[in-house]
Formats: sequence, C-alpha cells, structure tokens
Amino acid sequence: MTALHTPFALKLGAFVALSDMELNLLNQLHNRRRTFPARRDMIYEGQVERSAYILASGWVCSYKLLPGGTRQIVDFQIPGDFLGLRSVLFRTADHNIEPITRVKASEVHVQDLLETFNSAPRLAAAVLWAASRDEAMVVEHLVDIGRRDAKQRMAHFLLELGARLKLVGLASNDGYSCPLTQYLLADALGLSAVHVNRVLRELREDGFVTFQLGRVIFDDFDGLVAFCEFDRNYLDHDGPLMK
Amino acid sequence: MTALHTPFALKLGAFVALSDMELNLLNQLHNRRRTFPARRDMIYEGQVERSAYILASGWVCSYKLLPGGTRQIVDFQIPGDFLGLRSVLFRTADHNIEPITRVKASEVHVQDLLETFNSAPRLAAAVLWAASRDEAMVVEHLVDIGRRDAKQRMAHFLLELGARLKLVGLASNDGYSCPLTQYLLADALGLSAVHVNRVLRELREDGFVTFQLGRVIFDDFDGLVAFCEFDRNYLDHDGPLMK
DNA sequence: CGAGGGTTTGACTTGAGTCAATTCTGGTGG
DNA sequence: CCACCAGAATTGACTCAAGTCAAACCCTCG
Repeated sequence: MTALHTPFALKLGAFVALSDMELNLLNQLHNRRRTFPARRDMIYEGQVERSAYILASGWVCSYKLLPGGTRQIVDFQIPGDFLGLRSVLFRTADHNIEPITRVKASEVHVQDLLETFNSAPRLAAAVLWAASRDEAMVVEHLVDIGRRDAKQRMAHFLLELGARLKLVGLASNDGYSCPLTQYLLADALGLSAVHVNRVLRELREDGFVTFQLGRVIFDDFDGLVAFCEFDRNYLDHDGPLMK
Repeated sequence: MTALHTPFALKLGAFVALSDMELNLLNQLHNRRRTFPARRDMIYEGQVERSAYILASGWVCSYKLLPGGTRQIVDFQIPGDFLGLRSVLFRTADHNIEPITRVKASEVHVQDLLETFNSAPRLAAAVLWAASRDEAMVVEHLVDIGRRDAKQRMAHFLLELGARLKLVGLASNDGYSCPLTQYLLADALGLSAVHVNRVLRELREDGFVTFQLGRVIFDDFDGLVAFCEFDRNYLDHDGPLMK
C-alpha cells in the first residue's frame, strides 16, 4: 500500500479502501496547482466562469452576503474538501468563496473528473459520498443555529470541525490549530463577535475548551461532547466503509 | 406535446424540455404507489431499510430531533419533490421524515432510477439539477435563520415556499393553500410558536401577507419581496434551461 | 355538546446584540 | 532591537428581540 499523498486521498480513503491505481488517478487530478492569497474571493456570487477546486492546504469559507452588509458563512472548507462543485452545475455561482489563509488548490475540470470516474467508478461513489457528507454537515449547521443556544452551538461547532480535521490528519482529541478569528466564528454561527468572545470565555472557564492564539485545545473532550450533546456517530468512521 | 401528468414531471420540465419518450419514462417511475397517513413518520433517524419516494400529493417535512425534545425542521417537501434520496446513500437515514397531511408517494428503487437514467441521460441531469436546487434551498434556509430577524425570516420563507409551489402549479403570486400550523412554522424557522403568531400578525397588519385558515394570501407581493429582500432570480425560471 | 388541536394575547424574563473603551499581539520599518 | 500600528480579543453597561408562562378563545369533528 502506497502512502496517502494528499488530504483529498486521505479523506476518500476513509470511505473507500483505495487501490494503488486509484491513488494514482487521484494524484493526477492535482496537476493544475494554483495558489490564492488570503482574503481575496476565489469565487463570487454571480460569477460565470466556473471551475471547481480541491483544497490542498489552507482554509476557505463559503458565504452568502445579505443586502444589509452582514453575511452568513455557510461552511468552512479544509484541506481535502471540494470547492465549487455545485457552481459547476448552475450557470452561475450562488455564493462567494473566500480564502481565510493563503491557499493551495488544484483546479479540476469537469472533463477530467468524469474521465477519472470512468476509469474508477468506485471513486465516483466516494466523491458522491463525500459530497453527501458535506450536505449533512450543512444540515447539522442549520440545526445548530436554529435550535441550540450560543454556548452549545459553539461547543458543537468546534467538535464538528475537529472531527472533520481528524479525517485528514489535522486534529486529534487533544485539539487542533485553527486560523479562524472571532469575527469569522460570529458570521458562521449567527452571533455577534462580542458574544462569541463571551461564550468562548465561558467554555474556557468551565474547563471544556480553550481557543486562543490560533489553537483549539480540548481541556475536557468527553465533558464537551456531553455538554452539547454531540453525536459521535455521524462523523466517526473506524475505517473504510467499502472494502 | 402531451400533458404533463405528475408534479414531478412538471418540476423537471422547468429544467429540461421533456420529450414524450422522457415523459413516459417518468410516468413509469410512478407505478409503485403508496399512501401514508398524516403524523406518522415515514422514515426515521437510524432506520436501516432504505427507499426513496417521489411525492405525488400532500406535504411532508424532514427534521432532526434534539435530545432536549425540541426539533429543527430542515425542509418541507411538496408534490414533485424527492424524499430520502440521501438516505439511500448512507447506510441509515440521518433524519426523520413526517407527513404533515395524508400523503401519496411513489416508491422508487435505486435500480429503476438508474435504468431510467440509462435510457434518458438528460433525466439524470434534470434530477441532479433538482437535487442541487434543493440543497441551495437548505443553504438559503440557513441564511434565513442565521442572519434575518423573525419578521423578514417569515416573509422570506413564505415567498420561497410560494416560488417552489409555483413550479408545480400549486401557487400564484396571489397566494397558495398551505397546511402548515404555526407550530410547524416555529420548528422550521427556529422561533417559538408564540412569536410566530406575533410575527404573522404584524405582517398582516402591515398589509403584506395574510396567513389564515390554511391559506397564504399575498396582499402586497412586491412590497413583501422588497421588505425581506427576496432574490427573485434564484428560483424564477422563465422556461426550460436546456432545450 | 364536549374535547382537543390550533390560534391569540398579555405580562414578564432573558439571551444575545450594540456601543464604546481598553488591552493584547504580531508584524513592520527605522 | 525597539517604537508603532492595525487587527484581533476583551470587558462593561445598557437595550431589545424573542422566549416563557399562562390564560382565553375558536374552530372542527366525532
């Protein structure tokens, strides 16, 4: 078994046991490497020229802008995630995508993707699976915002992010490094930045999590899971589901 | 051109101009008709036996239950919508689906669906398109809850629902009939039932919409659209996008 | 005619937002 | 190496949107 090179392969590998041939195919998708500076939108609402990307390193967020000037961050993308898969289907992008850090990503043409799927149908299943999982994530985010109070919401969010990062080897149950500012958290969780700060302090004082200096540290992982009633099942995978 | 028989065909017809052959194929999907009584879950979280349905008549909602006993309704499904497409992919359903009214639906086996796609690839594109649109809807719902106050949220929601119903011929700019109770609205919009009532009263007193006795009546459609900054584009289709 | 959802309304409470000032941090250039 | 700056993080005081509790009311259906 060869090494799993990219976060993308790592992630798909959590769903499907990948053969060397499949790993090679995945690597070939990464030939069109591009770099994006932080803060400047990669894809913006209404943009016509469509392309999809696979995130190799760095973090981005996808958000919708409201007329009032506020915005709602729909999701964060981390290494291994697909970007703009949906904007390829629609004629124009329906939301903006902004790099939070400097980002490296591989541009993927629909053509190449389809060809890859042709050669290795199991990869299609894996990608579809990953996409469904992302959608499930948005749903969970919706529940978060709709029915949890700020403190549980934050706790749940930090755990979920941790679970995703663990899939690509960027987190453990101890914690992970996280470039998100409190403003970004606020826009994602539907809170004000001030309140985000207060909530983070409370969680810290409760001895659950510490989020400071770009690192999330789980001081009491199990306690935190219990506090926000985090469902361990839906993100935990013990290994490939398809052999 | 034959009549468009089912809401499902009507909806897909908004995306792709359907040939007689394709219409026939769609109709054949509807041979396994089933009826469900109101209030009893059709699909529940954790259920293993998977099947997908196409809604022929009636309304259902998909929701997630929280440990505290509250719930968040993620989306409502109306005639022509797919049910449980995702639960076919995952081993178990990740949310519950409950009929709001008595419901008629056609059971669809993955097998049949794939065969249909094989015979008419354009239908695959249309279904994928519809699925993407549904996902975009969830995103919009997320924005609604995260960043709009209760009044705009309600206004936006009622307009969106109207737009969807219009696609299958069940609404006009005057209004539509709607079996949702204020409790259901509350669970969908992340509000309390009491506040839903207050907000509906305000919208009525402002002369925007009247929601009473199971009917939504747009007293001032344009005013309402302006009030909640509804984006007409993303749901309005003048006709098939693929000829 | 009674029962049970569903709808309305009022009085009170509270979680989260706003405004505004202060401190911390990391980066930059002299 | 240090002074300075901008962007982040903190904190306190005050406000307000939305929740909670509780009591009517009102259809509709058996």
